[in-house]
Amino acid sequence: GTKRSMGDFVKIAENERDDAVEVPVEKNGTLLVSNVAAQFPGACGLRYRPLDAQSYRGVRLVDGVLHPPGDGWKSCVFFVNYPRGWPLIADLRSQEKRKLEESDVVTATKLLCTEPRISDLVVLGLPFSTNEEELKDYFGAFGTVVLSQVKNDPVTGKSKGFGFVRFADYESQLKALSMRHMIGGRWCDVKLPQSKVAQSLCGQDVIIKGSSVHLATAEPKNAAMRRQSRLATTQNTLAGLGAALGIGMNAAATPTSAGGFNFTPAMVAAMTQALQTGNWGNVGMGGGQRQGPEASPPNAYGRPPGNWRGRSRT
DNA sequence: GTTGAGCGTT
Repeated sequence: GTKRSMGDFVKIAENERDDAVEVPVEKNGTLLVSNVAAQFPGACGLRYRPLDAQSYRGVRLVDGVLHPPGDGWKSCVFFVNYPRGWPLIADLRSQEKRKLEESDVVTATKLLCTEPRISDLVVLGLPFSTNEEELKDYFGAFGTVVLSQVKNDPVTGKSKGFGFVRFADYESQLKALSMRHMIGGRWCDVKLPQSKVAQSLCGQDVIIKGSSVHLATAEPKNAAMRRQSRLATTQNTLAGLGAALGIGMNAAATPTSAGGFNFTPAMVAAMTQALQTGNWGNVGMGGGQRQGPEASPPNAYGRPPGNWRGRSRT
């Protein structure tokens, strides 16, 4: 018969109380998130409780592949991790199956891009005399600053008058984004970096309609591709969303794959515009058919107001 | 002020 090892399955449970489900392991000993998501729709990772540790420990996840801990998969039962924003995603999953439409792509894009997420913030208009310590001190009034950068001219070493900050928590970020700032006698603007809108979606494992998808930029094979990296990022993001939505319309157990889905030109246009501008106000609702009750409420997306939580829908 | 709209060597 077929030769099999003891590492063929991993015991996975929703939580400490529920029964475990055995999920198959790949031949190389890894575990695909898509296989976990087939049994636990929405799963984005695993954690476990090592014998020698008081806390949970996360399972290493690289490009949608879960790597076994040192003791192997048989050492204990693993527990499912779900992403932030899962309630909203669950809303999508509960929708009736129907033909994929432009509005689905737009909804998924909004879902990904508007999920509360800590990001570097660009600070424009800094006095040329402001250094990184002063920048950190100023924004420390809004919360813990974990990154402070002032960009300098590589030749002269002088400040270029802008920089970046990053907060430890999202609430501080919202506060800083909600106002203008007087720093060193100049009014400065704090914004989400536009240049990294599309990139911020990449390198993440996201769940759409019950399927796990890793959004990644293909490794540039030559200089020409490197110059086109921004376009490649957009196209790979589109491919990732397409795979997710396509699988969502068929069967949750289908292995995640980037192929086999075709966007309409309208979908590509909507996604591209959304990723480039970060402005959702006019995306997707112009020429497309308006959907019914599953369409998003006006306030759920777009630029979040200060008290927005992203989970307050009932 | 060599300088005031913008977007990051890591």
